[in-house]
Formats: sequence, structure tokens, C-alpha cells
Amino acid sequence: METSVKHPSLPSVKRMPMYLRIIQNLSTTEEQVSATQIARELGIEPIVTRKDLELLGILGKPGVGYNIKELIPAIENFLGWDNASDAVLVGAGSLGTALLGYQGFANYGMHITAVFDQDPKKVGREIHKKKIFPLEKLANLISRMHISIAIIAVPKECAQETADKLVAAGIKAIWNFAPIKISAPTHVIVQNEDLAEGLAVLFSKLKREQSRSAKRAG
Amino acid sequence: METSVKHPSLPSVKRMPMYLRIIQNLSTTEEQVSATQIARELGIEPIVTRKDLELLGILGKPGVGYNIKELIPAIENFLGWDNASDAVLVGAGSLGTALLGYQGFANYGMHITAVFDQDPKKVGREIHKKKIFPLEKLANLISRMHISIAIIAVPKECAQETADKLVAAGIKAIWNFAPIKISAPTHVIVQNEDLAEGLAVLFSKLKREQSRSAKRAG
DNA sequence: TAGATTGTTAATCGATTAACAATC
DNA sequence: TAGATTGTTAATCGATTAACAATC
Repeated sequence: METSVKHPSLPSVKRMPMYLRIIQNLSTTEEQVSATQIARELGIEPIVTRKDLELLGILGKPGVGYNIKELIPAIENFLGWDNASDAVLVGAGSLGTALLGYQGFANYGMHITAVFDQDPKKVGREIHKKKIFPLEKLANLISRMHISIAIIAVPKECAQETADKLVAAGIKAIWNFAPIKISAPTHVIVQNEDLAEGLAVLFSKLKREQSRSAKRAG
Repeated sequence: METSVKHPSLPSVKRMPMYLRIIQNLSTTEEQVSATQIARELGIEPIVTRKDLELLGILGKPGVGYNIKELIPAIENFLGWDNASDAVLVGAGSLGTALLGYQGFANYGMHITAVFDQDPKKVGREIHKKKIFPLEKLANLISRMHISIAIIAVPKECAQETADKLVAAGIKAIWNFAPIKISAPTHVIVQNEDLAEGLAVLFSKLKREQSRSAKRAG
């Protein structure tokens, strides 16, 4: 029996990008950074950061911290962001446009190779210097260029249909922004992004705060 | 000592919007829905849904399920989405535009009252039928109309500054989409939305799947 | 040395899952 | 009645937090 690979927890994975940003910011002025320092910046407990950095498989210096030059590539490698993966974006509406413009995904290990849209009026135009292709070319381009990631930014009515096409074309992972849960075969990774989740959390925190302040007043 | 209010867990809160959507879809054809049914639709365990619905304080019928007419308002009330709160949007770039267009937040208990932007060229124009105001009017409008929620969709360079203005104007909750962690006094709720998190999760799942399929092949 | 921080083991906490009688 | 599902209590699992010796 071989050593089973211990998978990092999802919360740890989610915290990594924040660490990366903070450290990248510091990298111009500092050589070393401690878990304590990062945690303070984020308003979280130092032990959390220490545990997370442990996952990277690098060593820090007691009393000092971690070498930033070592830390950055370690996190990038952990996230798989060290070699930009090619991706396609389906849907060139305002959401698709916003995603394309979002600080450029370049820093996020992702390179958007092509943009597709159903609307003939949009085809041929450019957004953020990316040319928009007709949907008909989707399957061909994906298989020809061995694209493994697709971003769905189409209206929810055609999201599942789009996903089916992507799966048929051999895509390996789908990042879905349509407000509907997309289903796909188990070997295809689906990450559903849902704005409503964040809003639900916001409202629930607000409610809690209001009941607290009501108690203070009453 | 009074009964301490038991707060629902964050994962439960996050699942509620999905439940709501599914049930709203069913509401045209069905009268009742079971936790099992909802769970199957979402690909999660029925016990999870049952536990979550328990938080709503309504009763189901054993062997049958829940009355949809009761369930919908119960979830909306739980989320605080039964009375749309007024909100302002700061930043009318592609992200702000996308947010405004995102199926309209009307269903999400939020009504965007006004849109603000720094750029004089944008001021006066309309997006999705909302007029864009200059930033100078922000504080006045917030206090005059007792707005409690603000959405930040400005570049990360001015996000903290924008947040400070909002706090000074008396805002109670900030939903931040700039890729930077915003800080505010403890009595102000901040919900930082971070695209990079989702991407990190996607990549980590992809990695896991690839190591699995490599194992299958090898 | 004194102070800070790491790496690591153990304790705690909370969310998920299991089990099952009661009910439609 | 048989089958399904609820409400509820208990068991399990995993993430967070605490504690502390070792090290710079």
C-alpha cells in the first residue's frame, strides 16, 4: 500500500490566494515574512496561517519567518498557478467582459485563449483585445488546442446546454458563473460560483449585528 | 439569563439561496416538496437539507415533505430577503455593470437605489436604467435615504478609500468585489468577495482529479 | 540573553453523517 | 398496510485552536 496523499482542506486552499497577494506586495521591500505578520494583515489567527503554510512543504526560520523568495513560488505551485493553463470564456456579455477585465487572469494561473458568443452581432468584435468567436467553433478549438478549462458566463437558460457542449468537446473543468447548478460527468470538475451565497452571508451577518445592537440599546 | 439565540452555521446560510431557487422553480407545478427531492436536485445528502430546513422553524409532514407555499416565505424571511433593502453601487465599470445586470438583485432582497462613479464622463449616463451620480453625492444620499448596504466595484487601488467614505457616511454593510481585503470598524459588516478563491478551489480539484486519473492509467 | 516564531502534538469545537422512532 | 419522510438524538469526522519545546 502506497502512502496516501493528504489533501489540503478547502478552507486552506481558499486562503492561499490572499497569502500570495500579501506576500507579493511585501516582496518589494522585505526579504522575510512571518505567519504572524500575514495573519495580522488579514485579521485572522496566526496559528491558521502557520498551519496553512505548513502545507507548502517549505521550512521557516524560528523567530524570523519565511523567505519570501521561497514562499511565492511555493504557493503558486501549490495552487497550480505556476504554469498558466489555457482557458476559454463562453459568453461575452457584461459578466464575461467583467471577468476578462478582472485584473487579467494572468496572475491567477489562467490564460484566456478565446472568447465565444452566440450573438452574431458580437462575433468578430474584440473585448479587452480578445476576439469573439462564434459558438460553432467552440468544440473544434477546444480539442485542437487541448484546452482544459472553460468559463461559463452565459444567461442561466443556456448554461447547462453550454456545459454539455463543453463536456462533449473534452473540457476537464468548468467554472460556472450562471446562477444555476450545472451538472456534468464525475470526471469533469465543476466549480459553481454563486453570488447569492455571498449576499446570504452578508445579510445573515447584518441581521446578527442588528440584533446585537438592539440588545445594547434595549 | 435570557435564551441565547442559536446562530445558523455559515454553510447552512450559503445553501439557502439554492434551496429557494429550486423551490421557486417547482412552485408552479407542485404543492409539496421533500428534503430528499431538493437534495437530489443539488447532488447533496438529504440529511443536510433536512437539517437546514429545520432552521427555518416550520414543520414538514412525515412521509410527504414541506408545503411550498410555507417554505418560500420561510426561507426568504430567514435570509432577510422578504423586505428588499436599499443599496448603493459604487463603481460603474464592467464589474459594476455586470452586477447591476445580474438577473436584477430584486429577487435577492436588495434594491440598488443609486450608482456612483468617479469618472465625470460616466456621470449622468445610465446603465440598466440606473442613472450614474458623481462620487461627491455619495455621503449625502446615503445619510438622507438611510441606505444601509453598499456594493464596492471599483479598482482595488481605491477600494479602501471608498470603504472609508462609506463608513463615514454611516453605511452598515459593505459588499466588496475589489480583490483586496477591506477593513472597517467592527460595527460595519464587510463581505469580501474574492474570485481568486473559487479559482483556487477549481485548480485544486483539477489537480486531485488528474492525480486520480494518472493513478488509474498507471 | 530575551523575544519572536517555527514545527508539532494534543484538545476543542462545530459541522456532517448515522440511526431510528413517530407519522403521514 | 407498505413506503417515504420527518424530527431528533447520538456518533463521527475534520477543522480550528491551544500548548509548548526547539530554534533563530
